[in-house]
Amino acid sequence: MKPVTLKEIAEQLNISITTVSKALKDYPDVSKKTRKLVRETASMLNYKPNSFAVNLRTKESKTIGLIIPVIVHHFFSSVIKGIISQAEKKGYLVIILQSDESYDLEKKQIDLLLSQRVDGILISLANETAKFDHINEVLAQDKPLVMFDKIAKIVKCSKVIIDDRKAAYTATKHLIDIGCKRIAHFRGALLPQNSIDRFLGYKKALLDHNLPYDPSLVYICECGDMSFEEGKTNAKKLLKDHSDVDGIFINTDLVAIGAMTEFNKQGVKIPEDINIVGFSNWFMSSVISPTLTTIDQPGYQMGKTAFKQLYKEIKAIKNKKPKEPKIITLETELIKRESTKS
Amino acid sequence: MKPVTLKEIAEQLNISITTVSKALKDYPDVSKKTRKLVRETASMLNYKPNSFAVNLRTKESKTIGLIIPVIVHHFFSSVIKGIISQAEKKGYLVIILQSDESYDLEKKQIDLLLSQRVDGILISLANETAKFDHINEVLAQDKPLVMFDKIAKIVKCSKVIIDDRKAAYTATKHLIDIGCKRIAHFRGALLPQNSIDRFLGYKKALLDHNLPYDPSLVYICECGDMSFEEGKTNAKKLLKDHSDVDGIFINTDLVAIGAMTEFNKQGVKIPEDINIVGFSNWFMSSVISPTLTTIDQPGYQMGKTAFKQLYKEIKAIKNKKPKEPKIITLETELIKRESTKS
DNA sequence: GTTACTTTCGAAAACGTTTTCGATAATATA
DNA sequence: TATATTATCGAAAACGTTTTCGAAAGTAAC
Repeated sequence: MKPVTLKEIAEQLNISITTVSKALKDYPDVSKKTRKLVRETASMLNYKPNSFAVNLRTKESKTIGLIIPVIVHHFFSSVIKGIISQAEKKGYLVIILQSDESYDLEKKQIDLLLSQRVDGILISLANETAKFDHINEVLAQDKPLVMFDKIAKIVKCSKVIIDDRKAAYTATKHLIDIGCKRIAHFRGALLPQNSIDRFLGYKKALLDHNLPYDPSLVYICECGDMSFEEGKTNAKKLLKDHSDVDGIFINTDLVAIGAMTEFNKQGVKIPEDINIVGFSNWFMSSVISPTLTTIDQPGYQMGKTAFKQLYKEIKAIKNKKPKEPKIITLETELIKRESTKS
Repeated sequence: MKPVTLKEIAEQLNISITTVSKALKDYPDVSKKTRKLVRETASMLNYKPNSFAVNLRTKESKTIGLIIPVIVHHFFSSVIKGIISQAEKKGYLVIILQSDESYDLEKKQIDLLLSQRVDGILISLANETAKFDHINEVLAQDKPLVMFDKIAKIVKCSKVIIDDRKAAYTATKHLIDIGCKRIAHFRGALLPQNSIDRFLGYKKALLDHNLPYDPSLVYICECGDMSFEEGKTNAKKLLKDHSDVDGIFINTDLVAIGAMTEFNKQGVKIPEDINIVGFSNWFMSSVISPTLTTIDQPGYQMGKTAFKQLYKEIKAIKNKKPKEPKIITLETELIKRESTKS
């Protein structure tokens, strides 16, 4: 009942373990005849190399780690899918950990992955994360790491992102182009870079087009589990305090849908009374009524790209070449739908 | 720049590797003094045990494999979260693979996990899967495996499921209780056990309450990426062919929401003209208008439970105890909302 | 002072693979 | 026939840990 080893194949054929190992790896210094023989008995005995031993010898595990703030989330689960599918193509397995937006957990998990000796790490930072010692420790060990989506500009490593500022600018400009004069913004939490960038893009679009920037029109929401509710409550507040608003750029589709629900309820017409642009192009956004104008954020592609970059760095390290941090910006697209006037 | 090993700690302190190893594992046969000393220098040198070597020695990797049909899916991503969080508590890491509902891929992935020598496997079967040799191979190797959600009754292994038949019965009975006389069913694909069971529960509820079972009222949808669209098209067909239907039990919330969209569009009132019960309690179901009556399917808890069972079996195997297949049925709950009359 | 027991340590084997290097046998070259 | 070359193999070390078993030293008992 014990797993088959090289030794058993060797004994069966009365040759040495060395030769068996070499035969299975197509070394040129073993004759075609024995190579064939070894192959056959190996598959006959259903031999599977002991990965623990292989790992120990080769010092690599063909495994990478992935730390992600939340899993139950359309965008992030798309990223996961992208990563896994690409990793599988290259023969890598993916260990997934969820930081739950907690810095402490994230730190522990980095530690866990390091002691597990994964070949590389992919990470999207927790909202809470403001110190980066744990990330820098990884980099100091020359272990490949690439960040995606929730990144830190300070850290010198490869990143896969979208141009949040530009995308937000485009979204806001769209509202301006269709004639909105008083544009609000529902932004994300304060720390994450992308939530900051989206805010800055919004602000710049206003100023570039001679519209005043009014801080009281910016509402904050955490964009966590309560996104939908946050959309509703912020919409309620907005209607009470600023009934003159005619457009909103909202950090996330789910928040936007929450807001739209509230507007519907209060009889505020979309897009006649108020225009709405969301962010991320959640699959429900093309499905609700009215359909939601939004920025398409390519999660699956981001996952694929992040893994590809990590793979390059793994190869580079293996060949003792210096890995140079690369920042890859993915294209986003404004998708015009019914929630904004045409 | 090389990682610290036991050897280096030993040399630093002029003691043997053995003693260092024992000290770190609190063996009683090393004096408190040296134990403390070893600990201190270990943490000073930032020693991390080489997991490859540990795995090789102990023959376990503290890693499990998870094969799942789709990742980008609210229910399944909830399960993943449940598994990961529970696994983390017990010091296990989770490798995730996506079968994409393909039998061939699933088979390959089982093979991959076996050759990776994970300590156990969690799996939710692909829709396509109708042969179970790959699963039986795992069981034959005495490797712990537990199925969840999409299971096969034939296979003798532990399973975590809900009572789909009972849940469907409850859902259908609810429609009967509120006075529906002509009840349709949008079922899932033909192979999966849970889609079969839900259909059977629907049928039994009808017959138990003296309503005729009419096969032409049963519509099939794959419940894949196109769920929402399937809901719409099936609703369209239904309205054309059976305008007398006054209730539908729909396999999945997303399909139900698609159907509701179509009904709304055609001016069919919910619940006045037609009552709808969904399945799985997707978070959007409490949020759309009208809110959707549905069966709550506890994904997170299912993930947790599945891991716990797997953990038990891992321990059992380790202690050479026979593992006996256990079938755990989780409770579901009918959640009454606005899409059915009260 | 001898015996028995306890405390503390280390040598060595084992886990299963990969790879270097040298040895032998077979073949080609002169 | 003697020498150089090639083809084929295997011994052995190494990867870093865990664990068994025996040895040495110290303490207690008589």
